[in-house]
Amino acid sequence: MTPDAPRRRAGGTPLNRSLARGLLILRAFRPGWTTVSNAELVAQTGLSKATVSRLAQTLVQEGLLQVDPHTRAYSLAPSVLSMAHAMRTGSRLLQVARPHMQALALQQGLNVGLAAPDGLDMVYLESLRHHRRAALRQVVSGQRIPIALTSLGHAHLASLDEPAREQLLRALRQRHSARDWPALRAAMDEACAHVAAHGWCQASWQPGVLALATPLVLAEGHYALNLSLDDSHAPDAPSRRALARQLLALREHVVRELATAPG
Amino acid sequence: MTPDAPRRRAGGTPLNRSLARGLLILRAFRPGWTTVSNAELVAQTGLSKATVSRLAQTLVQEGLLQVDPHTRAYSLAPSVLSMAHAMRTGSRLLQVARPHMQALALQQGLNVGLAAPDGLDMVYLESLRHHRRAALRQVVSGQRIPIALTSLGHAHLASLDEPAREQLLRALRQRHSARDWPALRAAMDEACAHVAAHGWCQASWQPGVLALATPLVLAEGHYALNLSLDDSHAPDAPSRRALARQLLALREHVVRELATAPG
DNA sequence: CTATCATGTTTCAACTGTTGAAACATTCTT
DNA sequence: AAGAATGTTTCAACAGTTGAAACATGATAG
Repeated sequence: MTPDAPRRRAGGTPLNRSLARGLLILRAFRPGWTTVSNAELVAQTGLSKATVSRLAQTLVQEGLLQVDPHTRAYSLAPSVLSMAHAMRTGSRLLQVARPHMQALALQQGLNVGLAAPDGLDMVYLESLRHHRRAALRQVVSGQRIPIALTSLGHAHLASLDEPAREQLLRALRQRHSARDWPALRAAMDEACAHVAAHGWCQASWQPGVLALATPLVLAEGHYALNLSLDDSHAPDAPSRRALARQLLALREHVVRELATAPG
Repeated sequence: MTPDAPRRRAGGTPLNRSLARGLLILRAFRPGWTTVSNAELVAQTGLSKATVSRLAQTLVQEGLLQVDPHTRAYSLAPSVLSMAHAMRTGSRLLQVARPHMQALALQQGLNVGLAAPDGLDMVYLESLRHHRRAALRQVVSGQRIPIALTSLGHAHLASLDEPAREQLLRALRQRHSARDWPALRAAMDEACAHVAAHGWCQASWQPGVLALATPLVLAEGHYALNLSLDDSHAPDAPSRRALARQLLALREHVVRELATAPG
């Protein structure tokens, strides 16, 4: 709505504009782009040419971006991997949840995932596959999937209170085509109702793959757990309910263990 | 040396102070720390209490940090995983190098790694292990290892020109204890000479593990490739030279493939 | 090979955002 | 309940940051 979006200071909360803008530039690097030029950064961020140039240079100096002196194209530097490693290593939730997820994945022969919201997407913290070989090939940690389309996203929506959910829905609305929106909205509403009633929801984003998800709300933030499998393995409602019980049990184990040893 | 370190503007290069400080805060989150308090951030960054508080709040608003409202402790948010994923996905070097590294690891039954410098450490971009099972358990991508102690670090040192190397050595010197320094310095000098003469060097950081490394210098930055194995497998000089040949061949393959399809 | 265009960097002055000290809340101790 | 410790907010002064325009630099075309 506002033509010059950058400066927003909702509720009197302090916000450092320069820092926010620098991060805006960092976030312009998305999967699919190998390198990004200054002009492309300008287009994506809406900042002025000069500002982008200076902030990007700062990011290079600080080791978060690389620049090919010949092409003058920027790319994310290895340093960001280091941060992600620190996050993974330091996350108590991951430490606690991983073994339980692992056990369920192997025991039941399905995929178990943990994700958190980031903008209009969910970001996988971890996804443990039952295929031993396929698991390691692709690292899914950090992968983004759309909130509007996935069970993880729907579960997250259901975990928000009314105003927050409305706000997120508005944002999602103008992301997706108006044509698809009614169906998407209906699916999300149904999922929220289902979570309210039973604690979990289901969706089938990728054809042939059934996914169940449940919200996991902690003090430090919102998360969601999911469980996915070839939908030929759970064709009827009763078997799906059985899977859902496993998922809810998983969540309980994680929540309980987090509570017992909070340090 | 300088008492108030934050503002440095070497060579007239523009630098955004606020952004640099925000990143300083981000970098204060290192493996081993699960959560960090405002006071700890102050201690580590040397910034004022008020500044840290404001910048950290900005980082929370932008989704890079989380804060537990009860503990008031900050932690890295899942969003950083997303950045790392984008980096891994977008890195042309990784795309090109990974299959070659993979092949060598499996064929020769050893570990093959790719790393880049970041401060006084090398950061692993990828490390492919020949143990199929062990590989997947721990994700090494993003792990930091000290430049002064490892073959990867030594190889990187050797790839720098005189002034840059001297500068890095000075920084390393005041990181490590004065007692160890002479031995470290000797090892590094020897490694640099060995790289100059033969293109590779060796070190044995972890006892019982022999590692060979070679620098890999590209337009966008410096890297190093390594190869490690139980040192009982290559006890004598000739077999080590044979391994080194494999390592140098790997580098050549990568460099060549990068050159052929630069887009 | 020069002229034109496109892209990125630097200059400059105006200005606004940012900064640290100190006062204020808030929570945990004793 | 008083005190200590930690984090947030206020405030005015300052300095860093900003966009427009001029300046490099390299690509493209003629």
